Order: sequence, then structure tokens, then C-alpha cells
Amino acid sequence: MKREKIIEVLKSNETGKTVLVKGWVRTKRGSKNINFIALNDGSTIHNLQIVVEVENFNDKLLRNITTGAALSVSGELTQSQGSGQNVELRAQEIELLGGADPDKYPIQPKRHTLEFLRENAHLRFRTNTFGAVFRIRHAMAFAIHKYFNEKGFYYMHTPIITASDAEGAGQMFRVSTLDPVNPPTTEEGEIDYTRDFFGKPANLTVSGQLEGELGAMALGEIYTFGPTFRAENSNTTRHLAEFWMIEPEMAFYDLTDNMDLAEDFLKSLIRYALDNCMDDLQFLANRLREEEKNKPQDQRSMELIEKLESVAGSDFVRCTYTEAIEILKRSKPYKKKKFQFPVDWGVDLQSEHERFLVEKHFKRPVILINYPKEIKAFYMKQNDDNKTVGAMDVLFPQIGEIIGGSQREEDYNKLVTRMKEMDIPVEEMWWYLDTRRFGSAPHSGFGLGFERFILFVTGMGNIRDVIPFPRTPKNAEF
RNA sequence: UCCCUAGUAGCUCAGUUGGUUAGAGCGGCGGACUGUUAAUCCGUAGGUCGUAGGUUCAAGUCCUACCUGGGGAGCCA
Repeated sequence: MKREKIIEVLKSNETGKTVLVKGWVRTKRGSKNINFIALNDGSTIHNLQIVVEVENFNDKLLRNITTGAALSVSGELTQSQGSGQNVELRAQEIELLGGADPDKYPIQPKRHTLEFLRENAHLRFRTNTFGAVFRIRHAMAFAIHKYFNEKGFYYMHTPIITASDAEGAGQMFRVSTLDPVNPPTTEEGEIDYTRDFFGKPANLTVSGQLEGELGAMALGEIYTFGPTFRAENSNTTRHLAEFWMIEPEMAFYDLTDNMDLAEDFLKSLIRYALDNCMDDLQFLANRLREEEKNKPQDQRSMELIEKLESVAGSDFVRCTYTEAIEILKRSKPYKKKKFQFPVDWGVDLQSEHERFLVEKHFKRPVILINYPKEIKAFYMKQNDDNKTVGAMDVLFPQIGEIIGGSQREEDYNKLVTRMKEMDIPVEEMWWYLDTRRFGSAPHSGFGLGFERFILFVTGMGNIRDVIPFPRTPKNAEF
């Protein structure tokens, strides 16, 4: 007999037919004559109720059916007599595939804290919450490829090991095969990287953008979707040392085209989640509601599904950096000196400012554009005012910056001048600059932090709970 | 990296101004129960109080350092 997935069995109303399912026991309960097993196989958040007539099975088997055990069960699908489900499986044969010692198995049929489950990340997939999160994570990854494929973008694999630290986007992880205790040294006593694997210092990538631009300047529209590494000592609910990033890069797009794409992209993904992950979203929404019960009214966040609907349906605010500074200066918290950090044209916005704009002032996602060039990267398009660059940051409630992007500077001379001003090694970047020497054209792109986006969609509060095995300072377990 | 906070049973927590033998709920185990929904009821086992020092007649409780978790900030996606 062919095994059926529980999601299909639950959908089916063919009572009377014999089915075979396999999965893991969530709970077992019952009385002397009858037992009920909640079986889950990961195909859906819902469990299949297995009805066991105790007299038909031997004691030892039933004793070993404990929370966490893997079972193969065949039986007749019947209308449920209980009220929690429509159909249930009357067990005819049960095979214990693998037991789970109840004294040692850490996942109990009770509520666990996320912190505890994080320490048991290898088993947390077996909980409702993490099952839902990782099914949604998959759906979003799939929807990203689907979206770009339908728009004619090409998926480009940019390198994970790079030998240029030109972007200066924070600390990098060194990749080396040199003996860490006795590395070869030069006559000056410095480490001799010419004898390292790549013949020069190499690192894990902090962004695929620069290589992505090379692809876009031939293929037209590309995107990357891969792991990214930052060796920053950041201990927050929004940072990982290893995370996934989506970076589309488009030839012939100006900043407005770039914003249009970013907004449509985010809304489409959220729409996809609402259309395809409702069971899991519903569960997470309920969970969130329970959690927020104890919080005072004004600290509660918007109901999850309502929030997703609202973002998918509303137009994002578009606002220049200069306008944002003016709004902040006119704001109540500014006048009452509630902001911890100064607000002045030229300084970078702090999260308290971004949060005010998104959550209090506009109450919608905001795209901020045209930042002062001093606080943005060298490759951004220099505007005619000579003061700002064509940058865009998409700010989401609770999450903050979810997308950072820009139109890229396509003028060779302007770009080289800016690189020199910012001490970017021009010679090493010859390959990047070649796109501006040969057939240069306006182009744009942005980066979306995948886990930050998953935080938003699932309503989870900590980025470590939306990636299977989080890497953070002092933690690379599993 | 900085600030705040926590670490007591498998889990979630209580433990009074320092004072006998460290408690509860859940989970586990044993039993009861004719269909349960985090089942219910009765019983039972389970602890180097994060680690190392120190103060004291006496430390889970006070002090110091370190480790780990959580929250916030910076940096950023």
C-alpha cells in the first residue's frame, strides 16, 4: 500500500477506504479500552487522529507509543465521533518505526519557551510553531523564485568566497588554509598570503551585489538568493552571522523603477503567503494573540493576518530623506526631547526615528530615498544636487530596514572619484569598473534580508527562530 | 561591544529582612476511567540552587569574577 500524506488524508472525505500513513506522535491519550494518537508528518500543521482499540494491540507496542515516536499506521478512514476533527483513522496495523524514551525526549506535549526550543534546535521542527515557521519559510523561498522567473529575471549564483573586501560592509570571515599556529610570514614578519590557498586574503561574501551588477549588465535582469556572512559582534533579535539575502539587479532601471519593483515584490510575496499558508499563519496568529494577552493595550502589535492584508493592500509611502528629517523635527517626540539621538540633516536615521516614521507618523511601510552621500556606499548614483545619492531604504513596522538598495552610479569618472574619496582600492576593482567603461547604462538593485522578511510574515520576534540553525556570536551549535 | 536582566527538578516558576529536612504546576512513571482533544482523577520518583572564589556561627538568598540565556542600543539586511 502506498503511504499517503496526512494533509491529503485530512482533505479526503472518502470514509471507508483503507489508508497508510507515517509520522510522529504528538500526544497519546485515552482510557482502558480506547486510545487516541495525534499523528503529525510535517505535511500540515494539523494532526491525524488515530483511534486505537486497546484490545486489538499488544501492551508492549502501546506502551512504546509515546510522544515523539515514529509510527507507520494503516487502517480505515472514518467519520470522527469526536468534535475536534472531521475524519480519523481506525488503526488496523501499527508499526513502531522508532521509539522516543519519554524520560529523555525533551519535547513534551506542553508549551515550551522559544529559548528552550532554540537550545533544542535539532528537535524544534517537531513543534507546531516551528513546523509552521519553516513551512512558511519554504513557501516564501519558492515564491521568490516564482516571482522573478515570471518577470524574466535570471537566478545568478554569485561567489560565496571572495577576495575583495571592497564593499567595506562590516567585518568579514576569513577563509584560509594556512596553519593558524605557524603561518608563513614575509620578510617583514607579516602573514604571507601569497602562500595561502587563493594566493591572497579571501573571505566569505558579505553581498553578491557587485558580481550581480556584472550579470545584470548583460543578462538584463538577474537576482541572487544565497547565504551571506557578517562577522559583526551583533547581539540583537535582528542579526545573524550567517543569513540569506535576495539581491535583484536590473539594467535600465532608475530609482523609481527600483522602488516600484521592491514594493510589488514584497506585496506579491505577502499575497502568496496569505493564499498558500493560511493554516500556518492562522496558528501563528493565535499563538501571538495568546502571547500578547498579558501586554497592555498600547504595546500590542496588530493582529498578524490583518497586518499582512494591510501591507499587501496599501501603497507604500515614498519620502525623501530631507522630508523625513523635516517631519522628525516637527514631531512631538522631537519637541519633547524624547529622541535619544540627534536629528539633523546629514546624520543617519536611528531605529527610534525609523520606528516613529513607520509606526506613528505614516502607519504604513515607508520607502526613504535620496540620502546624504556621506552616509551611503560608494556605488550609489550621485544626484544633481551634489549632496545626495539615489539610495532607497524600505522600512517595515517592527522590523525596521527590510530592503536597502539604490540606483548605481554608471558614470565611470564620477564613480572612480567617489571611490578615491572613500579609500576604496580602485585597482583591485578593475573588473567592476569595466562595466562602466564598456557599455555602461543606468541600472539599479536592492537587497532583501530573507530572515527579516520571514520575521515579518510569521510575526516571530527573534531572527534566530526563523532560520533552522542560527549562527550568532558564540553560537554555532548543530 | 555597551546598558539592563535572569540562571533553583526534564520544562515553567515560587522560595520573606541570610536561619531546621528547598516547594508548586506541567511533563515522566504506576494505577483508575466506555470516545479523548494540552483529557480527567489518585499515587509516586525526581535537586552539586550556572561555575569559581569570598563574607558569615549559618548562603538558593549578600559580595566579586567568569560562563550562558533574554531584552534594549550601536552596526546593518
